[in-house]
Amino acid sequence: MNSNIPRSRPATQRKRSEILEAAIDIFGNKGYANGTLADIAEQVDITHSGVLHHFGSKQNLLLEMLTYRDETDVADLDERHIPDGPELFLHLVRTALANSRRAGVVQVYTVLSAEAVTDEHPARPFFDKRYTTLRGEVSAAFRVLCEQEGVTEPGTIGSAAASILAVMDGLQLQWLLHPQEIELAETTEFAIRAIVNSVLTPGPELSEYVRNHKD
Amino acid sequence: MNSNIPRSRPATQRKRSEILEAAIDIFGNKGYANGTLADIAEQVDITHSGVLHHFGSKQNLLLEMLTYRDETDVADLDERHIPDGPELFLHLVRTALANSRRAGVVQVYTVLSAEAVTDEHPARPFFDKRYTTLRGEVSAAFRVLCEQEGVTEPGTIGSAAASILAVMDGLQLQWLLHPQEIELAETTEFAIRAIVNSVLTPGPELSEYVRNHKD
DNA sequence: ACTTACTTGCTGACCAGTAAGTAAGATTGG
DNA sequence: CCAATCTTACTTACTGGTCAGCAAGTAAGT
Repeated sequence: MNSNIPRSRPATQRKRSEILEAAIDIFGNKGYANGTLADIAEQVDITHSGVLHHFGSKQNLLLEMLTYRDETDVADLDERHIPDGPELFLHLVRTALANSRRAGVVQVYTVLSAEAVTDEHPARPFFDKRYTTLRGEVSAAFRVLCEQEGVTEPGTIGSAAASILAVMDGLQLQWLLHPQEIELAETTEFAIRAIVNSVLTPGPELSEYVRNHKD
Repeated sequence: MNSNIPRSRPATQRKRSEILEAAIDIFGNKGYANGTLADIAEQVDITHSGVLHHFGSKQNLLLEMLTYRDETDVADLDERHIPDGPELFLHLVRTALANSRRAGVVQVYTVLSAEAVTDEHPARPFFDKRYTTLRGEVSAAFRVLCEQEGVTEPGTIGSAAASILAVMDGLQLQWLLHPQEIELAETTEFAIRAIVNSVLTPGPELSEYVRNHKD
């Protein structure tokens, strides 16, 4: 998507990647609205105009950076795409573990996904699609799991899928604020396990515990 | 905390509130970095200098706005403070329901809490303290619940408390992006229920389900 | 009641700083 | 050579904040 232009010199691709990495750093540490092209340019020893030469506009740089991150993420993954079925849940826990070693990337997604809900934010379509896709994948994993465990699909699958993505995001936020108090992978595992088990075996309602209070 | 100065005219307090409400709207819709004093001033029909007259600086306006929101929130609450013990969990679900009727407030917290993790953001101490306090309160509720149910306190209470706050935040984000696809209160209830039950009755580990795959 | 003295709430002009983007030229690798 | 890369110099547009000043209100003295 990002290169129909004949990119003659090989050094150019390298420079573009450098700029994109710098953009991850800057947008992660300062946000999109507050991070500047000059900040990014400085990290790769060119001027802000040099950055504009490669990406045309700040907005376009942001968009290319987001897809770049996703692409290199998938490339890193143990060959090909995301596992489905119950292994997806373990994959998500492993992702959390990997994320706890790269605060920068976590911060970009955390900051930008929230910034994206603001008026006509350029990253909004990206996160829109991202969450829709992810919820679909997690829901599919739940359906496979339910069949495997001989459980007729409960109506809670949609909620569970959204909840799993939600805890992951929310824990990342708290972890960024208090890295020493939150153990990202461990807590993520706890939460996903709780939600998965709750789909298969709902357990008592919350109000039950309040009634018990009166015993 | 905000007024040791003799605020002589009563109209002044009203104007300050107006400005704070406008700040909620603007910072919610554009973020702190991107929202301007002029934006806020326009909503209350004064100039940006007028806003500075009342609050001194943009940063101070942000801080006063955050505490203002908390104060009026507590004031709305059915007399006095937050319930403890197992009722807290139901209170959190009711909060989610209330939030689903006021997207503006949800958006301020979502946008600003994420923006706060960036370099030396003025709202960072606020959210720092906020999460620490909330995790403490939820943990306390879990301890009460465990005693009530005759369960020896498991080591998962800390994770569970963080996870509950995390789902709530994460679901709000998804709800802001897709209001018609996410049912905020219902999904929050599902997730909290899952986590609470998991503290009392852990259930199988995630890896169990993968082993079953090979049967 | 009325002057005097002072405060409060605000405006309008302005400033220094900073942002993205543009235009035109220098440089250089292939 | 010549197109791709990048710089220099600039424009345009804002932004938060300062400042002087003013109208309206408050308080006190007389």
